[in-house]
Amino acid sequence: MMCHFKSIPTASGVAPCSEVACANCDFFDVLEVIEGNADCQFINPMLKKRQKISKGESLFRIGQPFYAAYAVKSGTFMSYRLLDNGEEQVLRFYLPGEVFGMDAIASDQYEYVTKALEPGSVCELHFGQMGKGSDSYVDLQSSLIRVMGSQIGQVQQQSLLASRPSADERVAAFLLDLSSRLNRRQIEHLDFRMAMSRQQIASYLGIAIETVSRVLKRFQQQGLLEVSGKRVSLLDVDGLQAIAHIPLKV
Amino acid sequence: MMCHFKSIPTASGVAPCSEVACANCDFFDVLEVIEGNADCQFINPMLKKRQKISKGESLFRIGQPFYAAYAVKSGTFMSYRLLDNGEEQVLRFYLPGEVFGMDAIASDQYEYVTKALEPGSVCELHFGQMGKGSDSYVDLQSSLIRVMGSQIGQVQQQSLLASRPSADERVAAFLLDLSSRLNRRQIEHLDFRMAMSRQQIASYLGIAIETVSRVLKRFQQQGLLEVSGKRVSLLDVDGLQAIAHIPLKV
DNA sequence: CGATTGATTGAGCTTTGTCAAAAGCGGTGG
DNA sequence: CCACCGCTTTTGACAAAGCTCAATCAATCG
Repeated sequence: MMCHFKSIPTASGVAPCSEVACANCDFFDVLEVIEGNADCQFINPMLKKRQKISKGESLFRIGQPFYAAYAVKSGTFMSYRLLDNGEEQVLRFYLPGEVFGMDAIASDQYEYVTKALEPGSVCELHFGQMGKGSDSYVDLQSSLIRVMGSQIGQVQQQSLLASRPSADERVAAFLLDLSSRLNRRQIEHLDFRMAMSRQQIASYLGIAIETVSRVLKRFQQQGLLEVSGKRVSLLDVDGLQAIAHIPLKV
Repeated sequence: MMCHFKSIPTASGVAPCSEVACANCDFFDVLEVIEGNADCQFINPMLKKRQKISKGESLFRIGQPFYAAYAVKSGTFMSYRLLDNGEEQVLRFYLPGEVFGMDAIASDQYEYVTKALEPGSVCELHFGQMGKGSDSYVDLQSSLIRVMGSQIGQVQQQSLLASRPSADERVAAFLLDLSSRLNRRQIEHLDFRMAMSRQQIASYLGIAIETVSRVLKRFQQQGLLEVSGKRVSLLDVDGLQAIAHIPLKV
């Protein structure tokens, strides 16, 4: 399962927001059912592909009735909730190939805001237009069930990060988690750009923003990684794993 | 939102592990589809109801092929993973009415051990025997999709706990979360027994076991609650909410 | 090119973790 | 029924980690 990805020249840097191939997206099985085959060209009214989203734009508001789930095609997204003091508490980050909005199926309305941290695009899976009569409806549902099962696993995996006791463990686990998720989508995963701000990382991990800075700096001094602004290069994955105590399937 | 609870004499205490009514279980919609109506008597081979589980027993092992999901009927369960040093890192607790094992659908094998913290019982929803031909198969799938959507929301909600920065916030949020989940199932939620040990709470929240003790004691001194061993009475829910910064839908 | 925002760095202080000991609790067997 | 043992929980003292505040530095954007 090594990464056989031939990267864009690293000097100039990886593209600001890499795009995931349909075959590596969590919606791929759904796509196949809809299209009846495995290529990415036919566009069904139920699946609106590659909608451009500008930075800061949100896909839906809290309380809005559920009508679609989304897969990230490119860019990074973040779900959050507003605290009384106006602070945005980060819930999750979504990378290319990952799906959000599914939790609104049960309550029939969106529970959290999800916004783009950088310019990007999404594919919208529209639930209202699913023809119950159609032959493939059962297959469609089956594939949705699998997508949702995978969702549950992903959220659980992520919730492990914040429950680690020390800041070192959290930051290391956070970086490895990002890396592992990029790798799963065949995107360069050892040298990448973190679209989220230090503030957002801090909120997500439940530590102070200054601690994020300090830990990253210390990791760099220890030769575990190189960091410059939002750009990170992981140099010693084993070393980071030893700190994180979380064996991520890279 | 003051405590309007007329308690059962606290001396003898609430029953050690309350049982949830079928109508308040996350599997209720599934049950209705299977039975074709809303009463709890008919037993379908697909749904094995009320299997007794003894303390410490686990329902499946890691890597075992997926074949069923479970709803807690009574008792408390816990999923965890083993760290290199033998420590059990707690992932989630499951209370009556809650479902686990669904995440194994995507990977076709169980990813985490789930064991009983006290004597209890579960209802097993067997996936292999779902008759694809049957008329109600589409309805069954639809209800499963809703269950899974709800699952995603629940995991997300819980992952909020551990990402809070201070121990006070985590413990307060933890207690309110338990209370809110019991309340949702129509189980006494202001005076209840926590089946998990301090060690397990500490692991779940990512803090030291001694800190759990100290915070609980301080909360008691502040009149927020009364705690005696595994038994808790929440006296000032508003006060706890102010500390937790998490508005739980009680 | 300033102005504004975000990130880093430093110093002091609070919180929390660690270690060790005491107390409580539950079960066992005399 | 009581005494004992092992385990969990609590408590205390100390050290370490992380938070807060404040200042500096960097980057972004009119």
